[in-house]
Formats: sequence, C-alpha cells, structure tokens
Amino acid sequence: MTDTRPTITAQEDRGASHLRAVGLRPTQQRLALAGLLFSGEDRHVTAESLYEEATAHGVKVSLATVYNTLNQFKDAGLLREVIVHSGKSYYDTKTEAHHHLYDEESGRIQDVHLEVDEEELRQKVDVPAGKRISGVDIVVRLRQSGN
Amino acid sequence: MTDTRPTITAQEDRGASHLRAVGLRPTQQRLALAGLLFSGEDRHVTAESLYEEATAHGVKVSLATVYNTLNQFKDAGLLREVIVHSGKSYYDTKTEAHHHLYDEESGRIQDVHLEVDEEELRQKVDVPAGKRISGVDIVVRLRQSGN
DNA sequence: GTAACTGCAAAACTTTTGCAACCAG
DNA sequence: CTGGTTGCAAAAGTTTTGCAGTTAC
Repeated sequence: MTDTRPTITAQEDRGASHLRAVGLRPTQQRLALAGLLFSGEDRHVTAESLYEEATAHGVKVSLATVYNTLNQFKDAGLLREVIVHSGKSYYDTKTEAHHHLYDEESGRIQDVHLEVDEEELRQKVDVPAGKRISGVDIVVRLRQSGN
Repeated sequence: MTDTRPTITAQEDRGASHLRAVGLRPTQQRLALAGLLFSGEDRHVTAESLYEEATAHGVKVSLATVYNTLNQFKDAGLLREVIVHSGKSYYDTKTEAHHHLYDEESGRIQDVHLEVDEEELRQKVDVPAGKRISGVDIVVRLRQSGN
C-alpha cells in the first residue's frame, strides 16, 4: 500500500500554520476548505455552497464536516457569521468591521463599508445592566427596482 | 349551550374591521391572534411563542395556522419580520422605522430608536443597477458583560 | 498509540404544504 | 351554498449529533 495522502504544497503549509495558530489540527478537509475560503478575495459562503464548491474541486468532504468546519472557523475567529435571512447561515471571510448589502431575490451578499460611528451608536443605546454590546450589524436590503 | 361560537366583543369587532381592511377574512383564529398581538404594547413574537400563548389562553389554533397567520399579517403590513438569528423568525408588532437590540443568550428582542439618517445611508451605498433599497436593518447584539 | 477528526445516517428543528373538513358571508 | 380557512400530518429544508472508523502527530 502506497501513501495516498496528497503532497503538502507551500500554500497548504501556510494554511496549516494558520490552523495550528487557532488550535485546530490541520486535517486534509480543513486545509482544503481553508484553501477555498482564504486563498483569494473576501468571500461569502453558505455550508451548501462551500460543499458544492469543494466537491466540484475534487475535495472529498461531507456536508456535515463542512458545517462543523465553518462553525469551528467561526469560533476561531477566522470567519464571521452574517445574519440576513432566517433559515440560512452565511459566513464571511472578511472579519474586519464592515456591513452588508443583501439581495433578497438572489440571496447574494456584498460587503459595504459604512462610516457608521459605532462608538457613538453604542453610547446612544441603553444597554441593560450586566450586558455589553457584542456587535452591531447593519444590513441594507435590496430588491428589484419598480417593485 | 348550543352555539359554541364566542360572543364578539367590541374589541374583537375593532379587530375584525382591521382584518377586513387589509383583505383578510376575520376568522376566529385570526381574531384571537390579532387580539393577543395588538391589544397592548408593541410585541416581539415567534410562531412558537405565539402558539404557546394562544394555547395557554384557551385559543384553539394549530401551529401551522399560527405560521400562516403571521405571514399573512406580515404581507398585509400589520407585522414586520425581524431578522436577528438564522434559524428562527421573529415578528414585531411595531411597523414604524426603528431598530433592534438582540440578546444572544436569551433570544429576547427590544426595540431601539436610533437616530440614523437612513437617507444619508442610502446615498452612501452603491446600489446596483436595477435594484433599490427595500430596507435598512440595524441589530445591536448583546451578551453577558465580562464574556 | 491515542486523541482528534471525519463520514454517514439519523435526529432535531423550524417552516411550508396538501388535502379533507369546516366556517364566514 | 361556496370559496376562503383551518387542522393535521406529512414533507421539505437546514443544521446538529452519535458513533464507528480514520488520521494526525
């Protein structure tokens, strides 16, 4: 029996260090998904879309593992969850402060930078005792014009 | 007692006119749910919570009808959907422009009035051709402080 | 070698739908 | 009457979980 494990390329190795840095063992599946997610521009994915993409690229992974991996990446701070629709979870590879445009018809998400003074906003909000603001999300919803 | 239909009170009658005004036949279930939703302060409910409340008040209604009714009320403009969590739909009886505080631990929603200039915001956003902004939602997320 | 991870299928949830029975007008 | 509504159960869609087998180290 020969070793069927794929050769680790330099890029995958960089991925491995990133995963180790956040306490995740760099397994084949995690490396492959991280490669799809983080090797180019910022992206917005759902578990389903990432699963299809992985499969199309010949990555052998199950949908359950994609779900688990997305949540692990989220918990590790590698991804942000974007909540624009009740019934589907979106994940954003851009973790810096920003907001979203959401096309309600196509389900497509776009990043948008809004110069909202979050500090000012926080001061305006009457935060209940024992609570703190963990985030402020702004969603601009889009529809077909003339509708 | 022969006729088991509940007597229509003045309040319920007002409800009936409201329902008729938006094109919905004022059935017993819709009147009862509308009574729970609109007779007091502004409220935030889920299908499940409203179903339990109705049942506790002796209203005979099925969960499916609660879902359908909430959606009909939403389509009629009597309710607004609030999207704060992927996996659960919330409905808000306050339909005027306002935003929300969402306690991620308890799932509780609170209205918050933010003096956000939505017009200004709209102008900052680069809206794709053929699209218009259908809404801007701001969610301030809360967590236990010291966490 | 061993604990962490994966895959699969099943379960858990939320929400929608098909259809026979029921009810408002 | 008659079409709009409802209830129930079943289906559909998304996400989580249990567990046997595999993999990273």
